[in-house]
Amino acid sequence: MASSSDPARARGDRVAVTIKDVARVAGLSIATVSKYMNGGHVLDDNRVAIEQAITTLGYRVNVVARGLKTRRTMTVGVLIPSIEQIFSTEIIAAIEKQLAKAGFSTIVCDCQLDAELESRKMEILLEKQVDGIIMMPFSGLAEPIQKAIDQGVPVILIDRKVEGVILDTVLVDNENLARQAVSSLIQAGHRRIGIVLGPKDLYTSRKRHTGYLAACHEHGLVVDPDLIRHSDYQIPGGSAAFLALLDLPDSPTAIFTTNYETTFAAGLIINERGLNIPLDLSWIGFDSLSMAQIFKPRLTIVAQPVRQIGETAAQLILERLSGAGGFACEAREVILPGELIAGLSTGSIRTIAD
Amino acid sequence: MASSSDPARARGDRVAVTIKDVARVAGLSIATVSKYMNGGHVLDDNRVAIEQAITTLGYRVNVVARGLKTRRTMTVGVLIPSIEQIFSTEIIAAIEKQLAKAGFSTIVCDCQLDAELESRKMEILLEKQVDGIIMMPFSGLAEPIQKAIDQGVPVILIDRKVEGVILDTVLVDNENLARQAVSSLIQAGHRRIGIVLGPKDLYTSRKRHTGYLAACHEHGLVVDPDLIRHSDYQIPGGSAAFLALLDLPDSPTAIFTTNYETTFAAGLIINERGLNIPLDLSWIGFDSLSMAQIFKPRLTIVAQPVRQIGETAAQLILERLSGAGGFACEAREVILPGELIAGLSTGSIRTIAD
DNA sequence: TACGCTGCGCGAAACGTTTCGCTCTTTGAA
DNA sequence: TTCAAAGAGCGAAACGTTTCGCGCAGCGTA
Repeated sequence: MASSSDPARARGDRVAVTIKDVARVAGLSIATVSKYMNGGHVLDDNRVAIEQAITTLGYRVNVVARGLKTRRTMTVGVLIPSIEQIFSTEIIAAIEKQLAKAGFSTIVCDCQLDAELESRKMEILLEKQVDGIIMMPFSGLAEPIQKAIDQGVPVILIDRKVEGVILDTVLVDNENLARQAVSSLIQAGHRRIGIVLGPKDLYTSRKRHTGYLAACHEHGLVVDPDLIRHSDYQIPGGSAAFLALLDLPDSPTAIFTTNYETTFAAGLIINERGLNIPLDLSWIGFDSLSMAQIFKPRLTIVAQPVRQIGETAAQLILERLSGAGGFACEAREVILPGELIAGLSTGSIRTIAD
Repeated sequence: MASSSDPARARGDRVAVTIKDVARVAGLSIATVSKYMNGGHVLDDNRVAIEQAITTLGYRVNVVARGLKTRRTMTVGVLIPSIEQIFSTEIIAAIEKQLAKAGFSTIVCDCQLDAELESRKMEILLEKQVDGIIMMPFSGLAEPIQKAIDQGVPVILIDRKVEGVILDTVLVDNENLARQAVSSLIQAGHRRIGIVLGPKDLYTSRKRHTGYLAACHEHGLVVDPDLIRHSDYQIPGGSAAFLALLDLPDSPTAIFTTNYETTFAAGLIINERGLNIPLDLSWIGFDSLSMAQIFKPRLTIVAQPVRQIGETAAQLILERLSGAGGFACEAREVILPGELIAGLSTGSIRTIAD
């Protein structure tokens, strides 16, 4: 009832209950209450008095004030290209869970696939005095990252490296995964295998490209540059690249789409054209387990270890953040294995010929 | 170079450049620099001096300190059931964009489908002194929300109402959407229409239920309770409910799955059993435009206006936050229309009989 | 010439914490 | 019985801002 009749509250003003109020009600000094709040030992009588004062007043620590004083906000910033990509959200969820265990909270920023915004959001995170940053680089520029480094804020990179900075990085073994996927197609008898990649200068795309080439060389396949298509890794660009492959005079018998968006785009086109998978075309996708399951026939995909990526990144930032000299050791690089999850979207070329 | 040789920096300490430093370098008082920083007018000479000092020092305002002083953090908390649900992430993206325009940043908390955590995360948001909260309730309990209200922090609810609190709310016209979907099936000649709902006490599920009943009554259809299945709105529960409908002695000719997870579950089962849609079964799903597009045949779905939900919620909280007496007006309820997006997953019952 | 007004800058007090160093009390060993 | 050590609480300063109220010029008007 007090809450509704208090004029300050009705006016929308924050009627802040402070540690001072708790101290007064408990009949103790601020210092003692603070000590209790931070796990220090106080006399039993006082402990009871403080606890009672806290509940009756409804006291809640003001972490803004605490952060100002301690210069630690117990907050880690996460900067990603887009919050609407499932790949990112699954990683975020893992990061968040892991950090919460250690008492850190997470503040997520996405740059909406905009390099300018990537820099601005980094600025905002630093203004907010985050203790550390986990970043999935978008622009690939070192400049936004350098800001954090200059400020002495540790940064962990995930998914891709960035030229010009040396930092802890969590990567996926893209090259090997692509090699495996393409090898499986070659072993099924395919000789003309198309691949839809991303931008030429994108780290992950380059690695997947290398993996493709490695598989070809391994099996003595001559690489036809027409079969290698770069896109922007978005849906429209992915569609264009996929269509270009399909409409090749000597079109491939198998195609590997190397990220979620291009895989999705391919699925749309396949449905539209009524292509029979794997009779007309063998197809391996990337990420998006749920889409792979819903596609008919079930899609074979390369799956990245999203949960593990998040957990590892969280682990690394926590180590940097722990006072235990974590800051001193040099940059580490963790490369996580992914998985080729077999579906029914690839067939043997011999079967087709039969 | 200074950055790498500075021992404080190497030690990981934050070498904070403060407004004090800027004032000293610019040869002005702190007050003047602060005035400039906040858009106040200063003499041209001084403006130049300040700007130069800021760039040479690399000064960045400390919003923690500012927040302590102003009692406004320019931050809005967003509390959702799970960050891994596409429905939520699309809304968050819209909220974030809209709030950023007004200079607010967003801090997202998900409670991982855990009522306990919903309360804890609310506590954390309040400790962080967010200026307002946009919440998609999970537990349906008023208790966590009441905490914010007691603190005088405005709350906007999205997606569902909560008993015991009266607040601005952004809803979707679930009842009408369900009515439309079911009506379309009835008009196609279906008489036995199954529906997979969520928990009985969940607001959205109840509304969708009502819409189903309304459509039946409208067309003089007798409602068979066997055709109405409640689930937990998760994938395993959705599968069970869907299977129960399929395996009914007199199984339905059409089924309406009423959220993303149950729709996904249905898709898996349909693929597994090799059901021919819409010949064997007409099917309407919910949310998940991208899944609907990838499914064969393209799925007819009820789509919620995600972007609009986010934008409206942001709008409402901004109004509450603007000093312009926004706090005074009474709670508003916005009900947004959704859309029935036609695919190829529903057929006329007559066609089947032919 | 005098007066008041306006614009600009400044000092200092707060915001809600933590923490340092001090005092006082209690305890236990010599 | 004495004394040191340990335990507990306290006052006050500091964290980096904003903002209030004041003083000082400069200027236009009477």
